[in-house]
Amino acid sequence: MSTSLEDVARSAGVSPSTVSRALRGLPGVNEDNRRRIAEIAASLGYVISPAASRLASGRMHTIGVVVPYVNRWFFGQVILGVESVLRARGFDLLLYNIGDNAGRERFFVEMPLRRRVDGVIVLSLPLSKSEVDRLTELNVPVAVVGVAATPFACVRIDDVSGAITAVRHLTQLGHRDIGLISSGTEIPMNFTTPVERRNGYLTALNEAHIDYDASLEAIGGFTIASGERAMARLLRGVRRPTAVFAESDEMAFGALRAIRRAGLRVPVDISVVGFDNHDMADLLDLTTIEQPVVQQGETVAQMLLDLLAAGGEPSGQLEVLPTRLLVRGSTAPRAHADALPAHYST
Amino acid sequence: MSTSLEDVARSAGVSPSTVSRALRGLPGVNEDNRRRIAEIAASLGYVISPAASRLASGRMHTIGVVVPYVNRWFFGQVILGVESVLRARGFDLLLYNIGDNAGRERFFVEMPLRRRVDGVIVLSLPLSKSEVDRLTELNVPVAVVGVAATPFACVRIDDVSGAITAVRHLTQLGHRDIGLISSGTEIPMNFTTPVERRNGYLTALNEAHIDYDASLEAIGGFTIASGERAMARLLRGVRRPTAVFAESDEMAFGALRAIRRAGLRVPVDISVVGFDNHDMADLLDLTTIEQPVVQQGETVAQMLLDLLAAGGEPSGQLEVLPTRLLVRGSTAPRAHADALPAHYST
DNA sequence: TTGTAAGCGTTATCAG
DNA sequence: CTGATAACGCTTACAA
Repeated sequence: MSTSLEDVARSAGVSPSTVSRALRGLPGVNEDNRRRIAEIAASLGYVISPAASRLASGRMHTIGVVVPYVNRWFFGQVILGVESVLRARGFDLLLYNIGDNAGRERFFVEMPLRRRVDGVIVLSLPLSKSEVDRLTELNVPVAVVGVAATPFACVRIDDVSGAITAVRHLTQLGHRDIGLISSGTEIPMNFTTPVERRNGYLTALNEAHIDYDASLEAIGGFTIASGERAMARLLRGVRRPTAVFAESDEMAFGALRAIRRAGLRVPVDISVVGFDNHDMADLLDLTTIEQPVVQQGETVAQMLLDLLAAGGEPSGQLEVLPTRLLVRGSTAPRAHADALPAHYST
Repeated sequence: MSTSLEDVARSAGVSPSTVSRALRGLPGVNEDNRRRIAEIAASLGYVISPAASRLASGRMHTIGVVVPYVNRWFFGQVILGVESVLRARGFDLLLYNIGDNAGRERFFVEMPLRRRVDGVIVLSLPLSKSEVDRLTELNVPVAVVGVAATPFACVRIDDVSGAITAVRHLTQLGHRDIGLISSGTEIPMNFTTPVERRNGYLTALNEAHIDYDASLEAIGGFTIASGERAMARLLRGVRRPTAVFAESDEMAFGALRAIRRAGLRVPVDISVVGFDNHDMADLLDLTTIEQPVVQQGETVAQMLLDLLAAGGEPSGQLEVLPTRLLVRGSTAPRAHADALPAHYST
């Protein structure tokens, strides 16, 4: 088999405990000895056995990362941030993809993280009371991204103010018929993001003394396709908006297409604002609210590790990261009606 | 602390080994006993200690997944596939994001997977000889996605024939000035994907008796921005292509934008074909070569697990998944010159 | 079919 | 500063 602590100890003429201390950088080891031991360990190609170390110490040096969909842009970005911090601090990253509701239920029933992680990071999963309980039962610190109202440490953005900024941008351009592509029942309850972005929309309307008109709201589901359908619905409505705020860039992308398919032009006929600053937003020239996604991953990992170092007190710590308006070509001052376009292609 | 095997054994009035066997479904356990033990274990809330199990058995029940960039579309998809298979079979997924060359070097020097995984999956990392050696030294089965010429099990697509199909589509539409947005030096050597897609381009040209013209090739780096720059270069060139094949959808997206910015229209003035069928390809109405990405993840995980079950013989097994042409709105028959567009917007 | 006992390779406590 | 020694909680011959 491979070389063990004991092999190194024998080779160095010291006891295993000294080697253990030396290699882990614990205090109380003669510096010369430490160097020598390190050298011998290296020359012997010694690698610690994580399993043994974990069993003996009770620390797993592993963080579980629970995500709804690894394959969506937002989560990929966050994971990138999380991974870099974890790796730098020598922690392993155990990935759990939840997927649909069935997968989610299975996850919370089986709780596969039990006894294998020192901490958990949950991404954008609106947690029910019982899910919070299940996580709490793990008896390890938990930190979440983008989920409010849990007892856990949390990093997020201010969705309300982001949405206000987005819609205010439209009102300042003179728009008064402002559609909303929101995300309703398709998304599980307790996910505050859509609620807050919608509240921001309402607040900004109110600010500009514009009455809310339910016929200007269409519900999507945070996907391109649903955004397209929602926009199509708005275009068929009695009152056609001159501007639209989509609660996510992906829905905005769909909206852009629906608008184009209807033979209308952006921003001449309709202005569109998204939210997120998705990788593709720049390409599609979409005005949007930028949020720091990778950084949210870094921050949440940092918070969790700090919590761990501090002994893992429950801590409902909250860190709110800034957003900012990115004006691109999809928004323009409100045009005075008329002048319909002739041709519009990709 | 938490309840252990021994607690369960005591409670059931049997020995720890019987409990172990019963819970793991090993043969040679009285079925009544097994049921009873399972019940007691459940009622006691017993959860196995992975650390102890791993230490004792030497099996980690964990697969390391090494990826260049978790946050890119392709990798997110593959990971999704890998995760589902691993999870279903009860394996843990340890994620390693490599990132740039510095990260890559660090990874192969430190080899953080040593002693903690039963197998490794490597995604689209062109492996140098010494990197192959490092992985081999791990003494666990390795399987790769999209990397040819390694001793490892491999799942991939036929990039050559995919590219031939793409370019043939253009020649059949009557195009003869066909640009290539390839990916050259920015990508590390030994990554066969770009080479093979380029070969497919050359083959299809040859088939149609079209001479290769270096001035019609522009080099990008698999990103949107690089694709845009490459296309801009082609448009400035002496011989303007009437069609372009981009080696990836992301570069094609950039190309679409460059074309639009130049005041030209797709497909009227220039046809564009991509490769991958990226999530956004549909939105952008891009004709492309579809490849089964999630399925490559599922397949590679399956292969690795099978290998593991079979005892982990080296196996240079190869599985090639099919691609297919998806014709959308970005390609059209070659127009007879003239007729330049006036206005073109988002 | 079941039990006994020897590891697995560390960490941690306690003396020295 | 260093060394015994007892856990840690399971797996796995081997015996019964």
